[in-house]
Amino acid sequence: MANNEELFKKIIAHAKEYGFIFPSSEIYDGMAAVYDYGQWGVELKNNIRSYWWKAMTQWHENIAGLDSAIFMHPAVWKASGHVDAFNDPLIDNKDSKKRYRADVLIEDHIAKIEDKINKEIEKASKRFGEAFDPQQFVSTNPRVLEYTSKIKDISAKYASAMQENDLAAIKRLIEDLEIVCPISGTRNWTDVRQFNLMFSTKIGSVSEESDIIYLRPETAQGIFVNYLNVQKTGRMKIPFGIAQTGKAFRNEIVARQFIFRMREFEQMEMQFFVRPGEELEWFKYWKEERMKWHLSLGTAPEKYRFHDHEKLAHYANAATDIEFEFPFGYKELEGIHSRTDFDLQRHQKFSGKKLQYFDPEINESYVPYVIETSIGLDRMFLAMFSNAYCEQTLDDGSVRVVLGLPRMLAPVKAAILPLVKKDGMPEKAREIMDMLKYEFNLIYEEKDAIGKRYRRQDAIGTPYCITVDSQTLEDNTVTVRERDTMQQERLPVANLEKYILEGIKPVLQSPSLKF
RNA sequence: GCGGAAAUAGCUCAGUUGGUAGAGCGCAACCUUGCCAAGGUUGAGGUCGCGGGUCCGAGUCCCGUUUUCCGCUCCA
Repeated sequence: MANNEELFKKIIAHAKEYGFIFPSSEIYDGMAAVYDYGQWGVELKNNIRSYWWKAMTQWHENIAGLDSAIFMHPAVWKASGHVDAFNDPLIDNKDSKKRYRADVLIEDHIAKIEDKINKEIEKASKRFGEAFDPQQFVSTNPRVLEYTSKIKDISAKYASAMQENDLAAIKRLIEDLEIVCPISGTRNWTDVRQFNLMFSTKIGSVSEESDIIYLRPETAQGIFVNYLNVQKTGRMKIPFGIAQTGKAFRNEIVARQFIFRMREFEQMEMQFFVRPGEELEWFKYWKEERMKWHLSLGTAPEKYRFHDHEKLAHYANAATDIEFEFPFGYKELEGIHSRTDFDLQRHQKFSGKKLQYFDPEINESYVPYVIETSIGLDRMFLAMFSNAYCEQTLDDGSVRVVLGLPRMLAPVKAAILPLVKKDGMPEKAREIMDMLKYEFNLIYEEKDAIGKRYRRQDAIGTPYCITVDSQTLEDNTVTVRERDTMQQERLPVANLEKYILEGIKPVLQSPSLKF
């Protein structure tokens, strides 16, 4: 683990040193959990976004794109549940100075009582043997009945307090239940306070007349509120999807691990609208489809795993994460959720507008069910970047740092290097550059020894180095040096474009991949 | 948000009992060389994270603060 921490620090240092990621507003001491993408970072990020976008919209005829605004009508967030559910009631223990989520404290307390019931059942089961009927036991045993009614009582009070947003009632409940802080063991609690994870601002320049609006905490709602616009104008038939990439904002209490959890981040989301009852099939389909996309980049399959949710959010009837092995362990990279018709039903209710789809195949109107695939662009960046970072010991014992990015994602596809800065080589190199620069992002470099220039390209992950030497001037061939193998081969200049195009294609992992 | 640690040149770091800041690498220009981080010459770059305090004098001691990392917590 200590090694991984070291590695992660090196990766972060490398990201800054080579112009991938800078702390935001660095000259003013930076801002916690906000980062800027530098000259190579923005290229890598764009390439990831573009590959995702192509895989979704260009390679699937039934998925349309969308770019909805960050600002949305405040009612959207009431309908989505974010205004209420995104509020975490927090409480501090004054002695241990630990902060807890008040609702979690209460839920844990309920869980403890449930444990007691289970223990009673276990004891009884041992005592009665095979004749034991757990259902009858639970409904007759006085001790269990007492526990059950206690849970009911707590749950009811808790639910009503949450419903009415009554923070004082939540605190009273915690005090009444004699919940103690696990650290200090005391019941010396502060008041319960609300911590809204949505950023808010005001629209309208006259503050007294202005309305509070939120910066979107997810891009999905922009898709939901537009789904009929896209369906009707695009004459889409269910099943169909809408894809969108864009910034989202969450005022996290603690944001850490470099760009893994930021306050401002970019999502790549696709909402897939299906016939009710067919959602679990499509859930399964997208689960596999999304994993194929990841594997098509050529990253080792063991770096990825599924993590199925057992505890489901209120809107979901199935959910899984695609986790990636980051330097700090397996963490969520992408979420795939079967969101049911929760969001559309809520918007239908709050807006008063019908959000139904008429399905000509079955002659029925219904509110579609939704499968969501949601991936963090910044997390994908971190996954690719950290996975690519490699300190390779060469045969002569020297070490080179090479960024083994999937070639198609590399910020720069090729460097054009005149072997020496004379004899017409720079001019020839410029000529090749002009020929290829419309197709590929290139670097021209003539300074320093050729070996040093190769290493500099390794460090930013450039897959090909094209070197112009004296032979080039004679027969119009160049040497092409590949990043990972360091092997060189000689190619006619006319073949370069085709060669590079071939080299940067995605790695197809399965013939069933529809790309 | 709480606790711990750290912050000196672009990077990695040194800096003595408190006495006005240094190295290596990198960067820029030029010379020489020419296929895997070559050599030489010259040069740019620091109010030592920021703000107070102690002191004749603070990179060094004290307090606060910001940022980063680690642990806890959080991640609908």
